[in-house]
Amino acid sequence: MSSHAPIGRKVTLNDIAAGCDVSRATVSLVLRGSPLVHKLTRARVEDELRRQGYVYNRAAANLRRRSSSSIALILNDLANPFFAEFAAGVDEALGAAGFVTLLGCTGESAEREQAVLGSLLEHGPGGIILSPAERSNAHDVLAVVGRRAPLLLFNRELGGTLPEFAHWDQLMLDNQHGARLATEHLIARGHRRIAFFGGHHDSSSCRQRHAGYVEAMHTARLRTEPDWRIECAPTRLDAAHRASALFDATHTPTAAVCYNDAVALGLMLGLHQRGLRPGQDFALTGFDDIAEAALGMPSLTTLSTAPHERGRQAAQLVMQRLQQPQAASCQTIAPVQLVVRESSCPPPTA
Amino acid sequence: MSSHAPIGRKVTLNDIAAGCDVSRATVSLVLRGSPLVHKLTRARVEDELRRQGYVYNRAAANLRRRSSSSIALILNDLANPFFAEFAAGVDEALGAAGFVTLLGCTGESAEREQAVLGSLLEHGPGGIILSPAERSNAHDVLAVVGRRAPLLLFNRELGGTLPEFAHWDQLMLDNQHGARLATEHLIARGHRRIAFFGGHHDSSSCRQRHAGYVEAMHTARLRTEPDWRIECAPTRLDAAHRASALFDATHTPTAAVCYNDAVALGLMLGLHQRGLRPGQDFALTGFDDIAEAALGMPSLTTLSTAPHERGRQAAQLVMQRLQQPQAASCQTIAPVQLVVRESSCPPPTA
DNA sequence: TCTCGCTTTTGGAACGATCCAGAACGGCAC
DNA sequence: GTGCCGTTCTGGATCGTTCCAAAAGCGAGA
Repeated sequence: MSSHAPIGRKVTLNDIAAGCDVSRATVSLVLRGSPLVHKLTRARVEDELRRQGYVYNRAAANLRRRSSSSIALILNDLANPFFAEFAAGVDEALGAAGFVTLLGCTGESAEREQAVLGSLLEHGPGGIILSPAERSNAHDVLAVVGRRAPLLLFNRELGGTLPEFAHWDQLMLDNQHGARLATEHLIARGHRRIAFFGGHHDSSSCRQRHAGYVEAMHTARLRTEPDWRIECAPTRLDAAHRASALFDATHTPTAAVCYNDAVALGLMLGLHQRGLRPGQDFALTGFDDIAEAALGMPSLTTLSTAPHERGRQAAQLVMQRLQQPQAASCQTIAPVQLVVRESSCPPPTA
Repeated sequence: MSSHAPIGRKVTLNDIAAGCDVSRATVSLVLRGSPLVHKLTRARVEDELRRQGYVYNRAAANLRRRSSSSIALILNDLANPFFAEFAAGVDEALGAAGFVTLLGCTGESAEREQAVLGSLLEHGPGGIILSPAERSNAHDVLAVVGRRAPLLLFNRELGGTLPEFAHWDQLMLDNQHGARLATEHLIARGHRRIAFFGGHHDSSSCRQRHAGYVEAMHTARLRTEPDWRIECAPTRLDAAHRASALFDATHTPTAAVCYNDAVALGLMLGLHQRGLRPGQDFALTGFDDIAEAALGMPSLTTLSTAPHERGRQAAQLVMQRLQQPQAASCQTIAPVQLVVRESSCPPPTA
């Protein structure tokens, strides 16, 4: 009753050819819409394809054509909405172009990244979109990827630059500029003691955002205390735990530029638990503009990165590279935009 | 300088065989760890594999073996953290077992679902995990999938049951029981006028949750007004917009059982905008226990579904089916657990 | 009828792996 | 030397497609 019938032998080109009395080659031409086949023949073949329920075997075709119809997407953290939306954008654009997305998650582990890269490469992707794990480095990635597929680096740079590095395309966010904008905004609001909260110094994007913060502070002739640089994992949970570190400083800050939205939302919670009202007693900004940012209480001032759109862009860049393997490698820096909301209040004393 | 060198011809079994003077067949045996090859031969071959930087071509192997090493994962909405975490769980378990995840997003469109299914099938996945779009129906899915791969239905049932339906495995959440628990909890807190907020009646999971709510209300001999059933898309944004509908009712409710966490968080925002404090002036519950639920202000009482774990489970179920294609189809209902937090306060008048 | 040129069709060799039947080898007993 | 056995290795066919060179079909003009 509920047992599965045996999966019947797959229908192949030969079956179709036999079914309507033409050669395998002709059926193949029909499938690919060649103008060489006669109208009537085409119609007969197409009927037969439908009748037998034929499904194209792309793997076999790719083998013969030495082509590929898939792109590997390797992410450090799918649970982060920023990457989830990015992935949705990648898949949308790839799917529209007839490519299929091979997914791989690394969970911020460089070892898993190696394993995942190796495994996905065996499936012969035409290209790779890689958002590297925090400790990932160029040498190891090069060792496993080599010249087997073009690579697009997203969001973070890799540690340990190599000569071959120039062969990889890059799609980065304008981290330094964005953090600078956020910091300038807080300064304009009247803050003088501003912390930089969250992220690890291992990550290039974090270093860049920190640099933007420092740049803005120095330009405004404001000091930056070592106490005002608080590291934590780029997750809500860890940020909430580390919130208290802000108030261990000798000069306690009145505002914080956060590494990203996840960290900022976590910090809000941490402040809340200390009896402080974010957006009233303490100002903060995020980075990424994930969906929750607009809906938080208070809503979060942040830098919009349009992750879905970045995903589509990444897909475009990889497909472009497939068409022109010899073109010079490109380094794209996506602009970010300051979105002012409630969390970036003036300091309470002002 | 920064131009790409031509991607060299791929290293194949033949190259390795020639390189260490054995036959192609022997190299193949080495790759698969066969005990038939002599220890010394094995060592020589393995050296050569490393020396030439060989990468296994799984597509070619699968073609000959008529096997598959991939599973298709088709989701209605990756931007929802519930599904993103589910996807991470699926990928984790599949990756550990040597499978690769073929990703496809449908964006709640049944047409896209058809297209995505068709496209992914051409890559010959060994199985399919499908979280259907809202309007998806069994007939259309059967027409494109047929017997070409075993299918696991996740989270939602399909409209329009068919005789062949029994061939598909299912992994569902215990929606009715969960919603009942949430409703009973609110009743125990002292609420009498409770609404059911969000979701569409098209979705089987929504109907089940609503049924659980009705069950609890009737068991407690409480009335349910038609005004207290407010539909909206299962997203934060739409829920926020529809919040006011709660107060159009003749008897305004003091609490709401929400379709899921996204809706509940959106409703919180909507309440906030009306000057009501969720968790103080109005009680609500969610469903899913996504990461934000614990961190909200107030934190959200909800039903824990452990999406990451559900993902791993889904992967296990599909792989199990691959090993035993003939076994009876299984319908798994994953338990859910009530997590009481701040949002489910007693009614203000109590 | 024969040849030319154009359209349409075709057989067989790839692609890179696996499978299978049997070969080569060495040792050991007769 | 011969037969037998177990271990180790191998050539060729095969999976489902594409490519290519060449064949077949067909009017028209000589």
